[in-house]
Amino acid sequence: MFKNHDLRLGRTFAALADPTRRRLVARLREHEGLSVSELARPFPISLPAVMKHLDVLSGAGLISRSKAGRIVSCRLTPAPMEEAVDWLNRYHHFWSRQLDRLAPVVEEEDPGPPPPAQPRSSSRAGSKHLRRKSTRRGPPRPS
Amino acid sequence: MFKNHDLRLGRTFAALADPTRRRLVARLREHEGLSVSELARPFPISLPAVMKHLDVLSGAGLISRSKAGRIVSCRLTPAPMEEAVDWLNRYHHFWSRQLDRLAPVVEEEDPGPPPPAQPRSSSRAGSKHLRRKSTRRGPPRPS
DNA sequence: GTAGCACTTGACCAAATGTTTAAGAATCAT
DNA sequence: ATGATTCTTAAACATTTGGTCAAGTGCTAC
Repeated sequence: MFKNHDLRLGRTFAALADPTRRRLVARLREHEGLSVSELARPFPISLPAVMKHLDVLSGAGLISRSKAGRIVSCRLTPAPMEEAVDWLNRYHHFWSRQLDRLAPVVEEEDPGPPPPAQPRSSSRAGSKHLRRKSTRRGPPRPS
Repeated sequence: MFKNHDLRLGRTFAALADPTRRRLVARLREHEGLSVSELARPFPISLPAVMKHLDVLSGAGLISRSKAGRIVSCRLTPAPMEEAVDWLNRYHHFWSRQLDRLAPVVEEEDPGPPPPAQPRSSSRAGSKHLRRKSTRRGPPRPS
């Protein structure tokens, strides 16, 4: 039953699709075991809103909550992220190849509607073959 | 302006949150340059529905469409996935460590305020999860 | 030109999402 | 007990999302 896996994957991506939730996760990475209200403090939204985000995150298996007295501490359970990375890595060879294709030639194009500015952003420092495993440069910025 | 990066990241995760869209991407991996209707054929939904999914995917920069005559071929542009993997890999050391913590001992039921947890211990490389990009450069204390 | 094929757009709809406010537990301190 | 603190639940609401059907736009072929 790999349908189940697909469901989990969907919930993981959906959970990480929201910026607030990503910031919650990032915050939880730096301060393990933070309580709900401490977690919520930097955010400009109400506590119930944060609560729902936490529900989504724990629904996706990305965090676990444990109650001690009246405070509830949260911690990361990043196993689902690993599955997400596994899924994404099936395309790894694909983006390597694409970079290969684009790198050597600056590509002058034919007359036609120029495709509107593909953001073509990060990561193409290298030229030919990908030194995949080294260095994402720049300080990791928890988004 | 890392706000922009965050936006792209959100769109990428959101795009991949839907099972139909994931299947579209997977299909596009195996058959590069498939036309819209060929892409849509295996799906039980209408063509306009598939169209909207393709809009979301290209809005996230995950595919590009190029029209030739009346048929439109799609191909992957998986660069955004790379950024997603980069984001997720910030948690990589985290899930390794979690395995470390769970392996030797079951949890404790300590009813006090758990001290801010400085264990920062061994990262056992026996874990199968170190597949790539094992270079975690120094302890990132970003912002 | 006329007909058909490939794709797109538009109007609409139901369900899910992200938020709020207000009110309800539980638990700790006095 | 009283009351504050911490978290949760409930109801309501606006927006977005995933889908439909119907009609429109271009290209290809006869």
